[in-house]
Amino acid sequence: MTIKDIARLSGVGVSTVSRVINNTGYVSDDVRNKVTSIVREYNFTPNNSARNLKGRTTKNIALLVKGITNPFFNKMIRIIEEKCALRGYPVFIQNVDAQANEIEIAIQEKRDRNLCGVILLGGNFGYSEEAFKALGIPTVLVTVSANEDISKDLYSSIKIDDEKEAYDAVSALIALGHEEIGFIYNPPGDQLTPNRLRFEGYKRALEEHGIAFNPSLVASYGGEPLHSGYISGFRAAQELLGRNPRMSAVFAFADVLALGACKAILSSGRRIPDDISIIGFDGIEEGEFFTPSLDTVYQPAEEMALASIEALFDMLQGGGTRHKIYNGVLLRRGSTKARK
Amino acid sequence: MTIKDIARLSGVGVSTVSRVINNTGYVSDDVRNKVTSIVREYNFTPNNSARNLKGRTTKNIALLVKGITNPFFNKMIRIIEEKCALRGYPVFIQNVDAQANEIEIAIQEKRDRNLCGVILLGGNFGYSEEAFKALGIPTVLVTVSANEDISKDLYSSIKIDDEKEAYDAVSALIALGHEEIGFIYNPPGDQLTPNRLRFEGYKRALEEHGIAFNPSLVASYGGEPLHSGYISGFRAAQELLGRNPRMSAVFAFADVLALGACKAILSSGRRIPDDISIIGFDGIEEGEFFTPSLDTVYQPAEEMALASIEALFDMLQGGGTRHKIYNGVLLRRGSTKARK
DNA sequence: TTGTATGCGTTATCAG
DNA sequence: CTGATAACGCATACAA
Repeated sequence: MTIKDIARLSGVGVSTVSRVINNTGYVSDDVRNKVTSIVREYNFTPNNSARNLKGRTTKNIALLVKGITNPFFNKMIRIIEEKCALRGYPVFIQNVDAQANEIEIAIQEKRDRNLCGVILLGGNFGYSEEAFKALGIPTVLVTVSANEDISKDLYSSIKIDDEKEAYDAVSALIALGHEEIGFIYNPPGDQLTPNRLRFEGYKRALEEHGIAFNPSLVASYGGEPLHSGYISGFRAAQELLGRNPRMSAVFAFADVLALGACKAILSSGRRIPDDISIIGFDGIEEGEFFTPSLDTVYQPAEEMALASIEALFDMLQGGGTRHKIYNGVLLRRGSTKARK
Repeated sequence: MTIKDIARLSGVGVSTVSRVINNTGYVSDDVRNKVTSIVREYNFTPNNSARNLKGRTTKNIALLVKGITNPFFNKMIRIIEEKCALRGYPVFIQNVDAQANEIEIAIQEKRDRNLCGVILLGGNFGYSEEAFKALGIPTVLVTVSANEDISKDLYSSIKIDDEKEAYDAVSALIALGHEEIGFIYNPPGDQLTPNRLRFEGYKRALEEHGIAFNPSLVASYGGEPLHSGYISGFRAAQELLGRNPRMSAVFAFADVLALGACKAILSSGRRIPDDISIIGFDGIEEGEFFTPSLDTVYQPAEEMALASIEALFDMLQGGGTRHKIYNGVLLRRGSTKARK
């Protein structure tokens, strides 16, 4: 079924059908009704490939999520989708996996779907000016940003200060008297990620409080690709516990890791927070429902999601870029305690 | 940048460029090298809209997920993506929201991306023959199926028997002496979903064991659209507890609801399983890490994901459809107990 | 081995 | 108001 068939069936020209479908230009009511009924009868929908080929402007927004199964992105995805839909902009949510280059995918998607804008959820700090220029449509980075040497006019960004928040969290543990503080994180890649920044914050906190950095207190686990954060955290915590009998606190790069770690700690017969204090990062909903509820560096996900939409629509209307850094909140819910 | 520009820049014809890019037909090494270097220099990628318009066959698979933020789908998504990629088939993961018609989205995607196959994760049992025929490419339904009156040759399906599994779970609670058994589920829509089938199973179990169905023991909570299952379960459980002081057990349609319910139960001062027994459904990873670990009807998600891929590739190679019904496993992990 | 010409389904331009 | 017709970027049949 093509527009040509519809034209033949309705006894009009193709351009008339096009006009009816797109509600553009003058069409007599008679003709309009006839065409509309044929379109409905045959359940015709225009071929987007052909449409996009013509380069018409759309209201299509792509939401590219680096690891769509990450629970932290959960609520943000829902909010972004809902709010964009409300404004009449369909959003194409798509996963981009760990190794993939999200900007390249965005460029591809822009062509495939004739996007008007892109929101990147997660990723790294390594985007280049050329990449943004090649993309060439309003782009919002969420939870990450680009390096300082990249022009701020090329993109908007919404994030927290990962290094500082991690620093604060670890400092809080130190203030409770902890010194042997484990760190659980994802296996480091070659890119600058929030992962790495939080690690920097961990190290700076130790350093500034006169505690020597001890590599055996750091663990990551990502051997098997299909592993979730829960199991990775579980395994990493087991390693840490085995290697460091005097460890009294753990800071995890993400809540899912922390929750997995909790299970390992509890399974080993230790208590939380009496024997081991633990702080996670992100503030995912699950952390509240676990027992004990998890202390965590809460990222204001709802606000960040809303801000990213605002930023995008601003840019869409010709406004400038914006770069907002939110404050995290250290939620104390019962998984930390002063050292015995 | 188009194939024409590349042709001009390399001093060859467009078809030669096309041949180089697609590795098809004979091209001299000289020319190939020249074209390749130009392509790389200008970072050229072919326009997929144009490609698809030509109707060439692809290896594109769409994975349409009904509610991509549902944790139960988490592992299945990861597996399907990984295994397809391994076989050289890129998979486009896309969310389809509650109200949307997944088959129509699939049809649209098929055209936009020239899909060779589709996997539908979640959804309902209401697909029509016409829909499958209009889609016209190998289609696998996971966790749902189509009505009995639809030809089984039009699609493959991988699922469990929701009604039976729910029946078994509730029967297990009854065997433990429970009679006032609450049921927590999602607000019912107008479609036949696993949700509804599990409700049927709940009712049948009561009936066959001589327990009268009591509507006040049923609760759903879905008022605010952005709510996650956790909070919905939490609120629903609060309602149930308020209305039914003698309720001694709860069966939840999904683990996320069950985990939210657990929090409500524990917060009210009741103990699990001593005061209230609870069974969830799905067997998501989180349930294992909560305290207490959640009893649940485990769906063999990995096997089902693998089976769906097998089914799809079979169909892709001209094989027939297959319809597999897996058995759930009632995992007993400590959230149920005989009634006091 | 390579280039030219055609058509995929739409939209836009233009002449009726 | 309406209908030809020319693009859009690419792949392919065909000619060279």
